[in-house]
Amino acid sequence: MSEPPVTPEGVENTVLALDNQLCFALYAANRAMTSLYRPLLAELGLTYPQYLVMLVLWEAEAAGQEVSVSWLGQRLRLDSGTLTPLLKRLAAADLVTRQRSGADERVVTIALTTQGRGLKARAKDVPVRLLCQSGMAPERLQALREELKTLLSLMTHGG
Amino acid sequence: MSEPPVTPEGVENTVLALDNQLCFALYAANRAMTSLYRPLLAELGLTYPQYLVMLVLWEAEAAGQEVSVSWLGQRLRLDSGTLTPLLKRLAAADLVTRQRSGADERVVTIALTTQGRGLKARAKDVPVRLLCQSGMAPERLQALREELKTLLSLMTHGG
DNA sequence: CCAAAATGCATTGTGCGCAATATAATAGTG
DNA sequence: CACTATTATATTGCGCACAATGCATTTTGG
Repeated sequence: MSEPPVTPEGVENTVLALDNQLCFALYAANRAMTSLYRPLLAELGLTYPQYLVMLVLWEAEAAGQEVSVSWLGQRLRLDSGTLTPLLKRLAAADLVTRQRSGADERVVTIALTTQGRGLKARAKDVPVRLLCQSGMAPERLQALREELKTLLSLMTHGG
Repeated sequence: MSEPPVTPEGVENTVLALDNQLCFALYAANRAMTSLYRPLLAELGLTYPQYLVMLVLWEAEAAGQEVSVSWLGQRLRLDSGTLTPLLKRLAAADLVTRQRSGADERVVTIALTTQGRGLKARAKDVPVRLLCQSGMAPERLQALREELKTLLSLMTHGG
């Protein structure tokens, strides 16, 4: 009835080992990625989530898509509790405008200012600069991205 | 010299497209993963970062490793600004103790309480339950985890 | 032994994320 | 038209993350 010397809690210890957790790999990699972006985005006066919002706005404007808070939320999977103050800060920085829709007074329409539109040109080399820093082969990064997107859709829309 | 009609900003628009960003795939997948864990960890009275801390503590105790705040920080890549209040909450929940080291008065030693140790048994099925929910093949999840770990080490230790 | 540098942790402030709740506007029902 | 339900956003509160700063305690170099 004596316990094995190296694994006092039994063989199943590996199940809870930190290095075996996909969740921790995801958590740590995401924060490391954010840290790499931070200095580049600081040059643009943006935080990382603010940058993601700007990506959506640039893309939507190019597509002629009108953007509401809820539409942004669906795209980024964020709710109003996150987006409302973030958008207020972007508006304070004169990058976007927030305006109640005329058709539906509940809807707040987000639009780029001239300055917000202009930031796109300066942002264009950010992804490239960053992926170079990562030092992983582009096709491998792309494969990883697709695996993550698959995992995401499995986790969100029924697993 | 006229611009193509569909992409007013030029062909390079795809560089900034949200769906092409590894960083967003990482960001979204991490939050989705956290959301899956949340209800399971709520049964244990833990948040997600608290759960990661407990994983480290369970692992360290099994290995006879004494744990300081800085050691925890190295393992999880978190600093004292995050860990100090988190550990205070774990101590308030009677899962850990925080005690100044005798040998070096600067060091705070973190130890499991009986209750904190006991939580390990209840946590044991959490990773399995979760990976089942993800609905992805185990070997594929494992490969993804290893890719993320590779990316992490490239991003942190010189890319 | 003493001054300076380094170390370990705590504190403060800002900005997310997210749950819960509130508020206002619209849509649907009889 | 009143009444209810739904929708869209805002607000509040809590818990991270992280930069910056502060402070006490070693450690180091002379």
